[in-house]
Amino acid sequence: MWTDNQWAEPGAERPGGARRRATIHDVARLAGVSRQTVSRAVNDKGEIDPATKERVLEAARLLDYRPSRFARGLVQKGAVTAGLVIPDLRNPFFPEVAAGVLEAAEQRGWQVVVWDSRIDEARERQALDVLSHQADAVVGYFKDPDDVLARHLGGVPLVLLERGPQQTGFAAVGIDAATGVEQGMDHLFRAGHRRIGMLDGVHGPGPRRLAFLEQVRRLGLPVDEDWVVVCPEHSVAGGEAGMERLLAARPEITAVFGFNDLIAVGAMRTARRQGRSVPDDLAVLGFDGLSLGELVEPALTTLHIDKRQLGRLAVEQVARLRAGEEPLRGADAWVVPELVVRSSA
Amino acid sequence: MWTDNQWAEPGAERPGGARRRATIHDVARLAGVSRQTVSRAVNDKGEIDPATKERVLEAARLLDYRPSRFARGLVQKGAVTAGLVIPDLRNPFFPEVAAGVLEAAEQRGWQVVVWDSRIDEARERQALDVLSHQADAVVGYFKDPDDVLARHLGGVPLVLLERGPQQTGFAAVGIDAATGVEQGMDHLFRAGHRRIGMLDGVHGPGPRRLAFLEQVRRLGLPVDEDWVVVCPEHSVAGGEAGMERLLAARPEITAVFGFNDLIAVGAMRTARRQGRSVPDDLAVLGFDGLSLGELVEPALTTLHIDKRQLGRLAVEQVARLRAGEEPLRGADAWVVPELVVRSSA
DNA sequence: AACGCTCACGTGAACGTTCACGAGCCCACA
DNA sequence: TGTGGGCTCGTGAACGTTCACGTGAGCGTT
Repeated sequence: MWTDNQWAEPGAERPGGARRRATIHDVARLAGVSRQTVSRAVNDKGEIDPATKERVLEAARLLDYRPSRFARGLVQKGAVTAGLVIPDLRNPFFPEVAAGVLEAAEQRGWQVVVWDSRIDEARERQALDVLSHQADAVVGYFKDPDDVLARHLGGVPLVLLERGPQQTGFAAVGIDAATGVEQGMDHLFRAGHRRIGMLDGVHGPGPRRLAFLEQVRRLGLPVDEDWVVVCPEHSVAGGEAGMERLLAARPEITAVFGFNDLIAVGAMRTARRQGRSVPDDLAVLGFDGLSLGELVEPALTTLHIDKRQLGRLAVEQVARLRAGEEPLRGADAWVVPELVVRSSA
Repeated sequence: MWTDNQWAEPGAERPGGARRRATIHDVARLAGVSRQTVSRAVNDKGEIDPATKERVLEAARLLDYRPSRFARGLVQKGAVTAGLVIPDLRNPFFPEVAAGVLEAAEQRGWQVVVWDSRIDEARERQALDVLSHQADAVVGYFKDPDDVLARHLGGVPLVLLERGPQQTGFAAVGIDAATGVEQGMDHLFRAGHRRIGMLDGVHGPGPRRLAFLEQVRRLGLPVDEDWVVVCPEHSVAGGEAGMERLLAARPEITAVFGFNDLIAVGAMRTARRQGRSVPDDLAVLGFDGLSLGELVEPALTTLHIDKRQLGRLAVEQVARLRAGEEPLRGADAWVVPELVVRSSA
């Protein structure tokens, strides 16, 4: 026997003005049936007379009844919620990755809680704190080292985006920067470029910078610290600023390799503003393959990444983790960039 | 007394290979304490001896214990999850709106489950079906009429994005298209344009088209059916295709108003491909204010919308609905576009 | 020695739903 | 007239946690 409603009438005003959420009991009582019958009506199951069903639904409507997703989830397992942590939704790269994650999740019947950490490590941790309580797994971009992540994770499976296996013990999916950069540098080299600069992203020397330096060495190009400039942010404005510094330090360069397409576009703008024509005076090579690269002038030559695939792979990793299988390691968890030659290089 | 574990050892392999998720009971037993003590250890509460806490945590680690978010949510209310349904994450407009939603939700301590309906009404309904079971409120873009939505909603509060009050009885936030289009058309008119075409979006005559026709009438411009062309999709490619048809039908136009920035950019590309220079032979006006408009050549003149604000407003509407207050109606729920004059018009 | 206080921990209940089972009813059929 | 079977509906239990208490040990104070 359920305890009697402490309010005079079902759905009556509380003293504070707020209502106590109606439960299945309240509906059952108002409709004069049992909980189970209410459940049947609400969930559209069989074994119920159409007339009673209508009566129950009317009662539910009257009380503004909505089933508790918690009570439901407690008894019928299977609902999976993944967390997705993205550094910056305004960078067109990440919505594409997110689209891949959402697509793959939808196919599996999972839901995805999305967090935009806005390039703030504290917010990354905060996201982890919340998601570790509310999600069954987390995938995302994180800058913290493994031990910090583990502390905020409380045992929830994690899949890291764009972290090499040597950088983390967690499951990860990433980009084969080395192969991509090699293609790009070969292209520049074959076009006759020998003095090539790089506009790097903000976090310390990552795979792209290392691959760049590796290629510079392989091709026997001049190499010095100030051929690589770190841009203040991963945006067009960041690329413009970085390019100004790079051209000031190394005016003799004939080509520049951008950390991503936004930075590369910024580089082109600065170059042209300073009177250098692209690609004749200066070739610009991007990395990402954003669709915006087709729209700028000249169209951006870039290393195209299948960003949706990256997202889908991440979900596959989550699935493996959940199944207790070994996550994909190495090449299977990498997306290989593809050189797309347009006009800028 | 809790029922005894049916498996030989806690955390032992199941016949099928899957493990039964360890519960707080299992941990309690292994650590030789009560549930409550486990709860205290796991949740970092006081009233526990550091030594026992460590022992409990070790047991939890051993069993790979993670608290059930359902059981937790059932007993401690307060966790709010909102659903966000977006038509197309690849259109840069929507990630911006989403960013606003996420930001506002984060401030309130809510989580957001995101769905990409990929411009498919069936998927919209599917999203509603799921979210009505799993979310406390839904905000998003939906094409279905009120009654269809209500059927898939099961009483969950809904906030519609970009639907005028005359189009729906649900709470909504939108864009003041009329004011925006008026600004834009005034700008074109003052620049001397008298033959102005429009590239509309795919769904039937919406506020933007109606406002365009209204302005055409107000300014006494020639008006005919084929001055408005419907683009096959809301993308650059869609704009290119639409512009081809528009120029074929009405080669005499001197300006074109695009449904959004992507379509406007497509229009520019087709115009230039056909030998018309922008803005001299043909002025192009966009709508949205995507940052990509600054990057194309010539830079796009557009009606800029504060997309984040749109998202924030939507969350505010949800909050009102949940509090039982009246949602914002009229001007307070509208975002007013602002004319940003660049080079294309 | 009696009292009170703090600390560390345990116990029953409650949260709101679904599941497995069972009961009653009505009708058809032998 | 009994029997079987489909409908329709109800009952106890279970899901895994936290909350509000309760308890007992240890210790200091009067």
